Amino acid sequence: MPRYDAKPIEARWQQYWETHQTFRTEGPVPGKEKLYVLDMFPYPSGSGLHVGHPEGYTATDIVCRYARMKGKNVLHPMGWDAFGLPAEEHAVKTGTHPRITTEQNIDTFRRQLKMLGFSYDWSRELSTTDPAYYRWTQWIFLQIFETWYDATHEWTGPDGVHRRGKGRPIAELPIPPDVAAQGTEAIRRYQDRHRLAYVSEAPVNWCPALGTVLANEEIIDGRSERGSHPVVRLPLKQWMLRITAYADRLAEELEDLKWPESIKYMQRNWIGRSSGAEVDFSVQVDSSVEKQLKDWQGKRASLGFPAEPEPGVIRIYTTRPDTLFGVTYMVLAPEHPLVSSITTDSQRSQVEDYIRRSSLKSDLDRTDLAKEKSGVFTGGYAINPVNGQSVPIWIADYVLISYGTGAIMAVPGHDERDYAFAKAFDIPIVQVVAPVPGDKSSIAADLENSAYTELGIAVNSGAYDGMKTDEFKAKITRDLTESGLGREAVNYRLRDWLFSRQRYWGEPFPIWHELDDQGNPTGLMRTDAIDSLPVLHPHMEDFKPTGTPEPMLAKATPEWLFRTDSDGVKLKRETNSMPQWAGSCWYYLRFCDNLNSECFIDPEKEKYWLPVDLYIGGAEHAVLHLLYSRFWHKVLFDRGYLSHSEPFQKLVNQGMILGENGEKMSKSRGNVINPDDIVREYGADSLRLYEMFMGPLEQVKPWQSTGVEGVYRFLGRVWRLMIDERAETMTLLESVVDAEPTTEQLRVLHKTIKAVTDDIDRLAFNTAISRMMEFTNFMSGQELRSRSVLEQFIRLLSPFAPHISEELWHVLGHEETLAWEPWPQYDPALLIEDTVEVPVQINGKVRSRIVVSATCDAAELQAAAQADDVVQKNLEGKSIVKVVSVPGRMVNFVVR
RNA sequence: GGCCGAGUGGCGGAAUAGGCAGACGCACGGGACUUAAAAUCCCGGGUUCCGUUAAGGAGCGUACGGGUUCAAGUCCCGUCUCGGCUACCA
Repeated sequence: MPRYDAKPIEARWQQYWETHQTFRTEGPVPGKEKLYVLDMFPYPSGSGLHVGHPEGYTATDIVCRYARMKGKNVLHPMGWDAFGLPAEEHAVKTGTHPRITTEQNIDTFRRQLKMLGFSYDWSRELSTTDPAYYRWTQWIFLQIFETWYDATHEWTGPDGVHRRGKGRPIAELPIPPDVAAQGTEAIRRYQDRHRLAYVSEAPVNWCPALGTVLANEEIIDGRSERGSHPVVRLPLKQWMLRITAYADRLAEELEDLKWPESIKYMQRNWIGRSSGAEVDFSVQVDSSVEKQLKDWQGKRASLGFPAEPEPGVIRIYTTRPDTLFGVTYMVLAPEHPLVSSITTDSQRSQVEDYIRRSSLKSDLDRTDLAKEKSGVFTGGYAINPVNGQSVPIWIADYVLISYGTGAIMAVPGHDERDYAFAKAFDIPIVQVVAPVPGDKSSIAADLENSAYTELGIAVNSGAYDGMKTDEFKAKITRDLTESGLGREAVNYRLRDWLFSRQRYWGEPFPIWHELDDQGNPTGLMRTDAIDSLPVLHPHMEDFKPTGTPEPMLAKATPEWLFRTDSDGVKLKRETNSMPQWAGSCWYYLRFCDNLNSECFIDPEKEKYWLPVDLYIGGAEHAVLHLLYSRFWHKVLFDRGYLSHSEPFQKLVNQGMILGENGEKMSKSRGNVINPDDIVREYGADSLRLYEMFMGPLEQVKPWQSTGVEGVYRFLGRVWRLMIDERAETMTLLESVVDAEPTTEQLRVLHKTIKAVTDDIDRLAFNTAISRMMEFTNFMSGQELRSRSVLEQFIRLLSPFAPHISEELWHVLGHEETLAWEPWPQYDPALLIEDTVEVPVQINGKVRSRIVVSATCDAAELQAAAQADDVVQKNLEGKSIVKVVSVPGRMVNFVVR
């Protein structure tokens, strides 16, 4: 078989790696530098691998094989993110248990990945659906449950960084005396309100088609991210994780990570920190506005700003307290608790009607109405605390109950949304900010046509007139704080993470609810004992959704659902399950120590392997997986289980591979490329090489079938560089000799070593392959090929095309794998050429080229250029104004 | 609407520090080998014009219009197009 035939070669070497355990990684090796390179592990879908998977996987595999040859201790694992809806939907259709489907799919994925020759340490393989794995997912949940966030705690972590704010054990939560006085039950409820995992009853996104509630992050344009089904809002008791407690740290600690700026930017936006002030407005009770305001102000001056506003007071949040004098109305979210008490009898029916309509609206409807503002006047008025003006109170669904305080002061002169609303309902517009006089860059205020949202100086603002926006903000915030009417405040766009789902195929919660004598939940909870984990799924035959927000697990047998604790208290199991994100939040930790049954990760292994040095995956996980993981990581860090505060040092997003027609690959477009077909026809090495040769890793690029043939031909040329195709058996060509290489051969080799090494370091695999093609083209033209030169080249090729490289290495006379051979070093002295060709320009245009010694200086170069015939002809009759001579680069004569 | 990224031959792309634009590959054309084909090997190529169809030469070329510079795909200003993200967060 002397012709290059990928199939038997690839099968043979995959077998060799497996039987020799070539890529098995040993734990911490003191003194040996580690490299942890991670792929975003796949969801093993029924349709198998698509060509997008091997893109990132090949890139990491090249980095790993290269790093091993450079002597690093490399951790390169693979596993399965295998909980999730498709397996359960399949169970609904066919009755097959999701575990069976999942295992079949994993087998397919594993077979396909092994077929591509990736150097994973398969002994570290894990699946999120394995009870030995999700035992620890449940354990981590309990750690989060047993943690509260102390925002004022100052401390220095094991990383030596001083921080303010820490997740601490719930037992350390200070209990206020009045709560303590009410006894243990009150204390337990108080603690429950402060845990990082808590139950809340709030409007949530219920997706009837998927039979589950969804997190905000899983909703796009009012529809489910998966399947694009409609979503409605329902008030339901749900588990929430207090990610907002970590909002500041999640935003700030992005800074030093080597991530794409766009991803950092998206995370910061998602967190959406804004700072401003909370201000209280008293609702007007009768016509004696002045007296009411004075009394209330007097009370506030002595008592200060209360934690919760007293009845009849509306608390608002604003980023522009400097526009307080421009308030002409206020808006409450339709769900705001004060709405019904403020509404006058004459407005009540209209208000109630509006509330009903907006509660039925899905988020999609609300978005559609973005262009046209809707709202209803409540009939009530509030008193502006800074100028005593009476302002009407409206309700409108452009104010969200879930952000800030659910109420705003409306300043139509200086806020676009308020402006649109005021125009629609004929509400007065007052200007309180003017452009800075004499500042040419500032835009003129034109309140006839639009709101003026720029910064400027204050007008119509009483004693504050003439102040710059920034000073004004600081000053009035101070003044409001002193008079007990307001305070500085920070808000986040980020909401707490809705953590429960109603599906079967997810991790059960290790939580029990206490029941009273009638069998009703008391609201108090107990946890499963750590040593009793994991909580396994109940056996079920019927996977049809309940059709209601009642979770699937509620259909389990009573044996699973109920028990009586040792103190006689009856308990019912939590029947929600965890979202798919749970398992993927910490899998990178488990890879370091996947068989440990004592703890989720051995601290020594964590210290050695973490953080992940290189993490490659799709950009679609910019704000979901990557934010959730960082959050869990920080909680575990605060609780002392981890020694690094960030999980992923360097992140790279591979670009999507499009179909041959330049469109996104999809079954419906009929442009899907199946990796199995490519491997069958050309082999895994060609697929790997082509995916890397297509273009820069991070770029979106279309598939070209003929391109695969191109790299396949290249491998054929490499093969023929040393193998005699006409021989019956594997025989080296006679031109492969043990002789000394020529200086030119040496120079080309060492240039190639340098280029390929540098290119791998910056993940520029496409140009690395180009350089190896150039080497091959050159060597093909050489009659005698030095064995040592070829051997060094094969090492360069091996991370990209490992199978053919092993085979050629073997034919060159080596018994062992080349996976551990040292990476070639280049000799800078050999890179230097004796002569160089240098272009000569006249007035910036290339007129000639001269060949000079590589070491000649600027003056010698100029002299050589001037001696050139063509140059002389061009210089004839002209006067030289200037000469630019850059040694080794070019000469330019500026003439007139 | 806002923010980010990108526009280079017929196609994918290269040019790391402002210094020969188009490396490498695909597709295409020509040739060699062959009875023939496949495979392989060699050669060619941005574009317009001048030159007898040749050798050779001149001009124009990195989305478009300006600018800086001896020199711009690369830096600056403006415009257009495409892609991604985001969209009532007060």
